Amino acid sequence: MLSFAEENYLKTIYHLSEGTSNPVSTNAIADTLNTRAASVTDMIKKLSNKGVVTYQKYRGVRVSEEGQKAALQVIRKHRLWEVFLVQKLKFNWDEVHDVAEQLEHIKSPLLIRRLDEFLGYPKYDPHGDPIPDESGEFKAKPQVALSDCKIGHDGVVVAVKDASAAFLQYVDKIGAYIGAKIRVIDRLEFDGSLEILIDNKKTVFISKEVSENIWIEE
Amino acid sequence: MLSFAEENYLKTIYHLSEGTSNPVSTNAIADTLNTRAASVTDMIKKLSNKGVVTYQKYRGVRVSEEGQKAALQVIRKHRLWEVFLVQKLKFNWDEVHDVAEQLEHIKSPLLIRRLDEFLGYPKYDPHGDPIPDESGEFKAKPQVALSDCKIGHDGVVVAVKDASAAFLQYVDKIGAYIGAKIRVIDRLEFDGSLEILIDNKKTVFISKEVSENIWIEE
DNA sequence: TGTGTTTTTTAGGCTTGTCTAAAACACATG
DNA sequence: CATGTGTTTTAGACAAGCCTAAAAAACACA
Repeated sequence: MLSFAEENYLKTIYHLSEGTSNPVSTNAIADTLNTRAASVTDMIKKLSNKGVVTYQKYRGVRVSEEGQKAALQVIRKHRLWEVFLVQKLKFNWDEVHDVAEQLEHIKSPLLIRRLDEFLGYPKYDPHGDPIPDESGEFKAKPQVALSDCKIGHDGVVVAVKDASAAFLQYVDKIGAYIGAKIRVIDRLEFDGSLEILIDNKKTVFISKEVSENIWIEE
Repeated sequence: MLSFAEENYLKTIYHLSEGTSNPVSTNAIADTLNTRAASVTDMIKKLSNKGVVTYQKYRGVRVSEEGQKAALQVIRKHRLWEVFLVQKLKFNWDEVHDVAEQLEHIKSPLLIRRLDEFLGYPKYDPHGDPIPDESGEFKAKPQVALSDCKIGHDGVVVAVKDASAAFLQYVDKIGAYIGAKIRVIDRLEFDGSLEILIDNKKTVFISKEVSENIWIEE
């Protein structure tokens, strides 16, 4: 059984591993969790003893098979609670993260099974991220960042990667929420910013950074 | 801001204070929480420094005005979550306690306000206990234990005081759940046990102890 | 009212999760 | 391939929350 803190570290290591085959560095974990490298080293030893990560001194850390399972269950709980908060309790999608961060650590398999059922077995959370099932299986929607689209390309927003309240409020304000139709009108080469048309109604300019965090279906 | 452990101690002290004007003893708290007297003394000092209890060495502890407010908010959360678990997630009432024990510590005023709204502002939890409002106000249903009823007295079950799963399953089995109609048929003087008629259908014998934990409307 | 019993507190220790400062290591670069 | 820079680990400390064992206070009752 993992503690709250252990679950948080494991989840973070899992997320930092996504998309690379490289081990995760101590500093990267410390930055993400706002702790210090020394604390991370301590915790990695504990997680390693419990078999959920593999670790070589000075060489970074990888999530083990078993650790992956555990991490996906935490992520499953987090995303199910986010669906609950938005769909049932009418939270704005920028308000859910901190609360889900707490709720994800509640220990009760029955609770999660019943919550899943109550919500109608959702496949995606309010940010468009896939919800793993009880055995850890999930399928991401095929998707591409606006920053990687050619000019003229269009599609429907399926995911928003930055979960900070400030970013989500901005996305909401320009109307680029999940389900919105977006066409890439133009790209400024010198800073990578984009001009986009939203829902065939209005065009806005977004920075390169923003365009890297809004994903449309492929 | 109180920690999980501090909230648990405070809630326990509050419950042990109900119905008496005497201070609560260290041992009583230790017994309830399955900790040792020494741990209780440590914690009482912390709570006292935070101003939520008043304390004299060797003389027991009382919940302060401010502590009462805090305790009632924890109780409010606990009971709202119980309603959610039973009404929305179809938990049996003997399954809710442990989970609610965890959920009651989630910190988010918005969450509780929205949950309350979502549930339709319930006044009582599944065990018949009143749910305090945001300012700590609540009204218990006028009620009396079966053990204090005269022979021939009848009424509807409004509360069940023992929250252990075993007891609740027993109550369920004999059909004496909340809302059931009960008439006291006879009392055996030598052990205080009762013969009762449930929902005008069947009579059962219950021990004195059981009769002290089933309450009907007055 | 003195004395034995029970309750409570103190003293000291352990684990978890955090920190700072210093030492050890890795790695890029000249 | 030596060295300097940045990263990671170790060493040692601290707070929270728990424990056991022993000392102190309260209480019960002869």
